[in-house]
Amino acid sequence: MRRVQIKEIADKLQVTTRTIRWYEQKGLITPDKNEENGYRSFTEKEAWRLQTIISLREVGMGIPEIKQVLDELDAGDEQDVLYYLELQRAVMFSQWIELKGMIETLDRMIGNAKEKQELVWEDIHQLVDSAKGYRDLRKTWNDRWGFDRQAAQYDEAVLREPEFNPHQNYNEALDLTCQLVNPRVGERGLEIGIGTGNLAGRFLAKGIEIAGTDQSREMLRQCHAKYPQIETKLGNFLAVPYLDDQFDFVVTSYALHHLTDEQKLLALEEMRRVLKPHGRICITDLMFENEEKRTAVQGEFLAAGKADLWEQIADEYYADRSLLLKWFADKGYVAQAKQVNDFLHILFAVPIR
DNA sequence: GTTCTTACA
DNA sequence: TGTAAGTA
Repeated sequence: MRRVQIKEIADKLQVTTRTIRWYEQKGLITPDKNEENGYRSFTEKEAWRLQTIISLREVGMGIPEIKQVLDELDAGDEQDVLYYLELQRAVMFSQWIELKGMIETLDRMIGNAKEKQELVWEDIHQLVDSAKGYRDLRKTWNDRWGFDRQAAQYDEAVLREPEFNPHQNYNEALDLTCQLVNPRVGERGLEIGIGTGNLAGRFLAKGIEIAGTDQSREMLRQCHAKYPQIETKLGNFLAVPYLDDQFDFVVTSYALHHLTDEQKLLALEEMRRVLKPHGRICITDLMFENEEKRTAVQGEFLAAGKADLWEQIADEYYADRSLLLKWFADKGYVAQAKQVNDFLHILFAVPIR
């Protein structure tokens, strides 16, 4: 086979020789070297590998991540490579959202300066502080619960009835959610935290187009196995992997309680972002009417000697329903709330036109 | 003229 | 990753 020197391959691939040596130093490639002069020589195979590296680099993937992908590729795991591409897409989406946030902050700084005819640094510092707060909130979410591991048994687990069953009235609630949204044929919806697709499947059955995101690859796999028609993307509440103004409705079930209260509000902002101007939101989740109710229920559990069960609840972030309703009211939505059982509520919100 | 390594930005 | 130095 024909071998070429570094300059030739660099020209062909439109990169510098420095770049190629750098990739070698990082362990991405291992070209043969001439015994006497140490010159590297490249085959077609290696050219192809380099092209792959350059492509992945082009979409913003870091060197260590590219190394992982190449390892998967060497092992013949095409499927896993697809996962990395989706993961990368989710990462780039987070960055895009961050950039949007920076631009918005800048716009506020500029607006403030114009309004006051001068730079008021106190205001600017305050703006930056709040912007930084939001950014930190987005970054801090991580999956403490291991949904990738749960995915395979999720559907059975939902139906089991332990002493405390957070999934009591599960099917009933999902039916009700679908009913409240009352989608028309031709509308397009999104479920955030789609999991294994139990809610989305109900929309699908009505002939409604619905997309879904989840942070767990395994959940998405389960979902795809059950409903191949549903388009899914890796992503999460704080960086919904879709452009603005895309959906007629956004739904989510049994998911929001994995975010802190502050993050929940950010998530609502994200829902609104991907929603068309008059899009509606439906949230079905474990929550309490308000903080008094939460305290009261805690008291009942402790009095009944069920401290361990309460721990289980406290490990997640059951919402304060009044907080969510307040957000909806502040943002110009008319929201109605239905309580399904002691812990389960459905919130349905439509913007005022 | 090309490549290589090393160091620095 | 670009650039530059000093070699082979």
